[in-house]
Amino acid sequence: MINNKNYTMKVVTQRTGLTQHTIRVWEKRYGAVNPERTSTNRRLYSDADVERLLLLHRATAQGHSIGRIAPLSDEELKTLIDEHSPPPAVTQPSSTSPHFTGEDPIVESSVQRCLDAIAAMDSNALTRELMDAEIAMGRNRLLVSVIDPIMNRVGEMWSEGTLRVADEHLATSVIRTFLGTMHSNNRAPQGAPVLVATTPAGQWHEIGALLASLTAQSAGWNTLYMGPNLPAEEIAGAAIAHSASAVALSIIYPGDDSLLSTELAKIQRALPDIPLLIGGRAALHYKPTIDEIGAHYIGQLALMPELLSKITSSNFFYRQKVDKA
Amino acid sequence: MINNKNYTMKVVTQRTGLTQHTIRVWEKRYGAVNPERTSTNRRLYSDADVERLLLLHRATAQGHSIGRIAPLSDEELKTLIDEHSPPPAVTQPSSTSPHFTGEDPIVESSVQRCLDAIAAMDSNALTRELMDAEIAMGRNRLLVSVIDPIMNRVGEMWSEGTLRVADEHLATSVIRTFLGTMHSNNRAPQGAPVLVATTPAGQWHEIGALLASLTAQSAGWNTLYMGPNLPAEEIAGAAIAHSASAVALSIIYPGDDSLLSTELAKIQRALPDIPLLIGGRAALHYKPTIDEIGAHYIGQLALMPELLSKITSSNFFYRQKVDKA
DNA sequence: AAACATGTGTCTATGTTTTGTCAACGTTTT
DNA sequence: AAAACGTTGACAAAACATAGACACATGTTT
Repeated sequence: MINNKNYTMKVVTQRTGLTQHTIRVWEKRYGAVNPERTSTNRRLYSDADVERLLLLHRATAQGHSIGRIAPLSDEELKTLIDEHSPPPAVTQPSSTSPHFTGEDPIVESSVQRCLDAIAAMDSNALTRELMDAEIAMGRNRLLVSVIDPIMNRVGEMWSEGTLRVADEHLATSVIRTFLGTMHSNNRAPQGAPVLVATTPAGQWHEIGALLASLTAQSAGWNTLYMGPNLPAEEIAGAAIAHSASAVALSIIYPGDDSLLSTELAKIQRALPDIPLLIGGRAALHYKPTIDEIGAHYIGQLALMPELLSKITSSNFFYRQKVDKA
Repeated sequence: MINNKNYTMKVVTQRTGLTQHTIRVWEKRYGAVNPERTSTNRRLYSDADVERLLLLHRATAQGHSIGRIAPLSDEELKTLIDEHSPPPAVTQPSSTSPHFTGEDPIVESSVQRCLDAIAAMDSNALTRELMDAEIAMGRNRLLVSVIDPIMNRVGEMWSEGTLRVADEHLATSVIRTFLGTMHSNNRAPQGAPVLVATTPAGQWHEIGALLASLTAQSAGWNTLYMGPNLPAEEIAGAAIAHSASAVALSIIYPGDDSLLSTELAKIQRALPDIPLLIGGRAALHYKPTIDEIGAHYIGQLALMPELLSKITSSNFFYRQKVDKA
């Protein structure tokens, strides 16, 4: 921890999710942090400063007033945050472009720490890491650049045999909970287009469908996540009952091909006018079927927002706020 | 280390479920609490204040009038709440008086509202209802008297055909998320006995295992929830790796009998010294196997704490704090 | 039955404090 | 020159406080 790197203002805003203004005013009014200065008066934040600002951000997001908690020590802040039982408040949507994936060191290290936590089977650490990441980089990037890659990596390691099955299960469970919590903060703008997200019969892995649902949510959609393993009739029924503008399905297991293909066809037949989005690790196996029934194949999560906005603009159901998000 | 934390109004409303207005009026009219004030007249609540307001909320939710109970001490409030509803029924359960646990009107109405939310496919309402119930009646009763019955009822209605499959899925998903969130606040006393909770291969329904894990947690155990559908070797491996004192399995589907029976036997063989607790709607189908391998059958969740305490007292692994909880 | 009293949660009106954001303007970095 | 950073002062929205009124359900008295 002797790493006393010095971060500039910009980096700190990215990592904490706070604005420049807020950071400065917290310093001025409450002495929240005391960054070094360069000879030309620029602020230089240490790792400890960044850590502290993150803690403060999380605590304020939980309802504590900055004036009261600013004098507390880091330790006190941590216990304060841990006591909080309701789900974490949603941070602002990340303003940065969603396509800027991969090379970001913050993302890299976050992914790595998550994988470490998984290998250590430390579910608390994994949860904490995810919460940190949410605040540090915002919801969209968390989904696209952290959780999606982690799940892929875990899948790979599982098939390589690098990871125990038990580890994979633990990780899946923790992430499932985390995504579910994010999902339940569904502040639905009424009149928004509706997406039904689920997994067809025989497919039990929920993460992909949850990711799709959350992605749609932050694109301004109103979503209905139905859990995994839903028969075709039920999917169609739910879509009709809620007058969905699209249905998203995740396929992870390349299981009994014929069965799943018929399920997909059945869904399409019951919902001839509703776009069907199909993604997930094993979706490629069914590409012929997908093309045949005229569904949309989603190769990676990052491509989904674009497709969603196409749907909303072609169908004139809804035409506001989508750009804002 | 005296806890001298100060909570602002907003935080207190979040933690107690009361509105600002109610809290103030209780203070003014009945002197329910006496918070400190800042120099600028803002209220500052201590942990004790929050605790007290929670007790008052629970008691009023049970029908007691605030004017009468406001002067009582915290201890008196606790006994008041407890006598209204003997927590986990430690006595003979179902056969004798099946209606004595069920007739609590608060519980009844809470369960009913949840079922209504499920029927309306309103996942937000369901989440809200569960959070309210947690505040109103506390964790244990929420698990035993609300969630467990709801899942049973949903199961019944599903097999009756009263409930659509989609409804059942939605409800399961929301409850899964809710339980997962409760679970992740795992403040583990180090040195506590460890329970591994999961579901054997082929069994995909998680709720039962989560309930078991949470029940063990509030009995002072340290738990490891592994997600569903775990092969016998993995269960055994995890139990050994974390030196578990017990393993809990939930069985919902009366699926392929022979397969599950061999899985159970395999687990027992790999863990000859570790008690195996088996519950869930379909566990009864496997009673012969359970008896044969010397596992413990858990007919209903309320019976689990007793069994857990037997385990901790016979194995001398651990002998503290269990009584406290 | 009607009128009254009481207990309780909620709401409105109005004033104060807290807090995030912004504009204006100068300096440093790119 | 454009972008990023700094300071200061001002502002608007949110949060909080008080006081009083109201709605609605009790139970009691006329």
